[in-house]
Amino acid sequence: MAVQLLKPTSKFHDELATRALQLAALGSETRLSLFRLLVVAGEQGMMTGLISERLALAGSTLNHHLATLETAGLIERIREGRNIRCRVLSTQMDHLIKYLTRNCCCEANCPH
Amino acid sequence: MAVQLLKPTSKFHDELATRALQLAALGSETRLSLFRLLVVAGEQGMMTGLISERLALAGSTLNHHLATLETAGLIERIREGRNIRCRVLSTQMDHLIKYLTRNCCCEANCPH
DNA sequence: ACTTCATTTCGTCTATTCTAGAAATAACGA
DNA sequence: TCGTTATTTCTAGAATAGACGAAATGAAGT
Repeated sequence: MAVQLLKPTSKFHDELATRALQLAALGSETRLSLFRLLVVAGEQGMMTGLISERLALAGSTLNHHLATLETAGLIERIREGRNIRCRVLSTQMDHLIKYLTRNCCCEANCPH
Repeated sequence: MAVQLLKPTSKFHDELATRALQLAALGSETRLSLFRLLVVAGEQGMMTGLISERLALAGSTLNHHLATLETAGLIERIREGRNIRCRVLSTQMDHLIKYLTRNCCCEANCPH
């Protein structure tokens, strides 16, 4: 599902749709906190159990938000035994920032 | 309303809430297209009538989306006679990009 | 004041999102 | 296999968002 959004079968890849999806994924206080938590966790990421504790969210609720971020291509989830490790896909975030800089930012007075 | 979000009366300004609101505002294909249209229009902005034509949206629908972007502090609307001129607030967009770069981006392998 | 034009507000409908309990699935150890 | 733990799916109710026609408001010309 997430893969199809990033590598669609259609002739023209609608980048705008992808970026809107990613921005929407980050556009919630809960998910933005969650994402930042994962950014701080860095390369080794974080187990969903721990995230659930930290953010005081029900497992099913957290799972829903993780799925949203994963569908947007911003994180990955890897099973390790009984646990799931969550990690940011920094490349995608980097692309998103580049997109905003190139397409949504002013010309003259910004330093990008 | 928008002003209160950017300059709140509370002691601590919750930047996360502001940024989530801005990301959500950009997190819709319609509004992202709209915003980019205004970015391209640059300093002189665009009249809502023209935007309405370009995006083929009903006036009331467009107004709703413009209000969302305005509340998020990303654009401003200035009345000029019977028309309204819309313009991006590039400083806010710049702050948003900076926020993402500082707080949501990786450490090592990204060039920010 | 009346008309016209542009935008905004209101009301309504539909669709999506958020939340979380309950049930199902997956992995591991005894 | 059985029990335990971790995560995901199912389900459903409440809240929010998106769309737009109709009515209301604001501005300008006659």
